[in-house]
Amino acid sequence: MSNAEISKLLRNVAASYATKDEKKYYFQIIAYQKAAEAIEQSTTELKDAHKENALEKIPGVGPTIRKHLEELFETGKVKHFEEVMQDVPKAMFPLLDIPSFGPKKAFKLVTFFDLKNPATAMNDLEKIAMDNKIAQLEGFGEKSQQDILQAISEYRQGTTKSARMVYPFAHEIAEKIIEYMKKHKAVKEIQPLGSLRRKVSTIGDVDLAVASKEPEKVIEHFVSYPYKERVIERGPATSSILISGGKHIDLMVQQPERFGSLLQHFTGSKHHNIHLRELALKKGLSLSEYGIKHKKDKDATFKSYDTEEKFYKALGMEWIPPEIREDTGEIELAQKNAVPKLVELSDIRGDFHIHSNFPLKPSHDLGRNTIEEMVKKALSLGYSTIGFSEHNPSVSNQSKKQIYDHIARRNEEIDKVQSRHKSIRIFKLLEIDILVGGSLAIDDNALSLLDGALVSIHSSFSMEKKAMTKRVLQGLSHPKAKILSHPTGRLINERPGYDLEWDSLFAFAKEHNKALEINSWPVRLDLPDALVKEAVEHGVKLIIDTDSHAADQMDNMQYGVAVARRGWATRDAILNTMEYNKFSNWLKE
DNA sequence: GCCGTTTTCGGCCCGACTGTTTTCAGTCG
Repeated sequence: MSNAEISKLLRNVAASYATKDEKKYYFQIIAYQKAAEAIEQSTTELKDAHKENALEKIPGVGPTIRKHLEELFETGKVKHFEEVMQDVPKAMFPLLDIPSFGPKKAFKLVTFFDLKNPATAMNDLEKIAMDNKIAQLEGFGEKSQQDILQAISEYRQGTTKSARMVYPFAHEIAEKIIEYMKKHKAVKEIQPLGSLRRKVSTIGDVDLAVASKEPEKVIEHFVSYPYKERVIERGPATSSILISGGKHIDLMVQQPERFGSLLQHFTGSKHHNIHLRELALKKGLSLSEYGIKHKKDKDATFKSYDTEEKFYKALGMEWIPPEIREDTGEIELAQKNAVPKLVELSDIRGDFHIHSNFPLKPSHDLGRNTIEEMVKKALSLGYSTIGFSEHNPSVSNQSKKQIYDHIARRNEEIDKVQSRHKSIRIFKLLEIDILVGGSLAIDDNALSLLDGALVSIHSSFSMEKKAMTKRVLQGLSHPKAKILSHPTGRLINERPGYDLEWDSLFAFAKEHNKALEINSWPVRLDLPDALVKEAVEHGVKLIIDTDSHAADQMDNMQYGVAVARRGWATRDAILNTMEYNKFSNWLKE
């Protein structure tokens, strides 16, 4: 059973409790929901955690749920769950996937209309709504009947899912609007909110916050944005516009003196804020977007905060970078003033995944710019090192000699460019395919021409987990292979990536001094942040590269740095913060 | 059912929004 399936099962248990006696089971419901969420977000497969007796490491899984899960893995079912769900109509469960459907609504509809078949429940309900029968039901009306039809239709189109953009794309949209908004003098400060500010890899809507004493002028300026399609909503302090591509931009304006609390609240994450409120409650305080007030004092006014630093300080902790506000331990550290200093873009000294247009007949795509053009771009970014890592020459229709000569000629070109640019040190690398059997695509003779190699999977993605792990480890075991490039192989919104036994890979990388890449390519962002965090915890070295195929793409480094920060990486964990000598020594280790 | 810098017992996040309601229930972020 997959994590997603287990998570859904626990949600169904929670929903079943909710239909019975919500008051009585209130805290069980919350507990099951929490466990379901934690399992959904877990990077380790639960069945593996079960084998390793590590189920209780998952937050929200205590002794009782752990026992239930063990029963699930051993017998395929859980007696207690079956009892809880026994007299709950099965047809309500699929309806819970529809946005705006909770247990109460689903139960009421399924019971009243006596829907029996889970497989057809959604279609059945749609027909009932179209027959105008729902509006008659107590607690429902004409409008809610229409809303149900719309929710079902939108769910089918999967709009909520496919509408998520990759972070770099959302970031670019936001930057343009922020630049435009800053032109108005009523805008004192403007910041992204929500997942955009936390730099999550995929973003739904672009949310922005403005500090201003003149909200109406700010809103007026916002709705006049030249690239808008239409204005969706325009209130005194909030507004929403649609831009081309169907993307929503939401803006909220707040007085400067309470901007800090607003920013904090709408940056989230939800779990981070819940944890903060729980802590505050123990001190008799209540938190919201308006600030902090005393719980007991009903008439107490909110104390507002102009900066987040002051808000966090009032709660007895240091400021926390938005990227790690996910309630994965950051609050506990902030209380001890021990939040790690995360790597920054300005720490980066070089980029080592660069494709030039040098014609070495590669197995995959060539870059668009010359070696020298890429070097000049690196210099403009203030880098002191750069590594060229075109794809290996194609092996299917070229002899070993031809392959060797291609690489040798590329190296000569690098030497020429190096002689013209003394302030940067250039490494001779390649990105080499790991073949199905685990061997590298080119032979040792050709590899001897290189300072080191990035290795990666570009074929046969659907291998079984164990075999894929063996393949990758074998590829990495060659002395020249130092970096595993885009380690999961995922393309966001396109394909999930292959399966690997991550603990084995982390242990191998740590022992043999290999690095995992954080690839900054917008649809890759690979390693993903959650795995970066695990790698960092295992003491594995990482390297942030852009995989640039053109000079301007080297600006994508910021996106890889964002992923690294979300994975709690400090400067020490990132190899390309090193100066030339140290990096050169690491390559030879 | 979970969990621990006021707790191994006694707590458990906050507010907005929507639609159906004359004071609230359900859902969401």
